[in-house]
Amino acid sequence: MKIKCDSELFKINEKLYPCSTSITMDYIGGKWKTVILYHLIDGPKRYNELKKTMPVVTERTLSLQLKQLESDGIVNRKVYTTKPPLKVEYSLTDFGISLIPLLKNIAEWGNKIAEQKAKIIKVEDIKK
Amino acid sequence: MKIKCDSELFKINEKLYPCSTSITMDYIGGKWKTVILYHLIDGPKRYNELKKTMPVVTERTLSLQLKQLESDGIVNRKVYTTKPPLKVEYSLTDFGISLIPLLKNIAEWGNKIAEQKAKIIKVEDIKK
DNA sequence: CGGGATCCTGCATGATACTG
DNA sequence: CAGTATCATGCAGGATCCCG
Repeated sequence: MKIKCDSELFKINEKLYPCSTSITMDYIGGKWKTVILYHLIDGPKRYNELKKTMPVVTERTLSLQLKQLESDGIVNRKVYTTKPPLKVEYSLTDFGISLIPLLKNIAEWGNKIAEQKAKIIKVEDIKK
Repeated sequence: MKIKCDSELFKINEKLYPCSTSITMDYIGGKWKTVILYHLIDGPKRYNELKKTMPVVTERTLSLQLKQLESDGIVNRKVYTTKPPLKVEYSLTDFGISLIPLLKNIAEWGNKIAEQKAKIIKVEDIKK
């Protein structure tokens, strides 16, 4: 496969990308998207399940990122109830599934760093 | 390999990461780092070579990103002259080289999107 | 339960000019 | 040539409160 990054730019929906890597980063970049997606690899998760496994993110941000992932066609949002308490499940679309090898790659590289340099912190120790 | 992302956090240099994916994203995230690194896969490049192949980035930003990549141990900066005109070459360190498979992965996924949806724009058409 | 509304802050990035 | 200095800005993300 030939991937060009010189003297040509990509244009998708009026946005310019200087390199195909920046297209990918636009889809999964940011502080939380890869984390969310990584958690969805195992299967569908409810909003609250995601929140619990990601104790640091705020509800607003989690909600916003999920919306973006949904509008990018990467995750699916399915509502199971019409009246409160609501049940909403998020899952990967086929398009999102195509990201799994990449997500695992990203996690593995980060994990190598973690093994060398990171200290493990328990969630309970941060809760204020 | 087992990669944990629940109920534990990683701490590296006083920074907290909720998942190993976010460690990776901290190293190569942002708008330009993957683009720079992707261009360095072929071998060392001078500052101006990088600038020419990335016509949209400003000098300031390119410079800042290179500094960060350097301080993260991902790229190497080598100065060849003491007096102007300067010659400075950037290259991947061994640590940076360990990113190459991941970078190619990222580029390939983005390239699939590009093939389906992107219009190709010539650099000349943007220059003001 | 699963968010939305509002307000706010910091940081990533840009524009422009200048320099060893 | 390879940057730095200065100033400006937009937007990602946080804090808090509210709602069907």
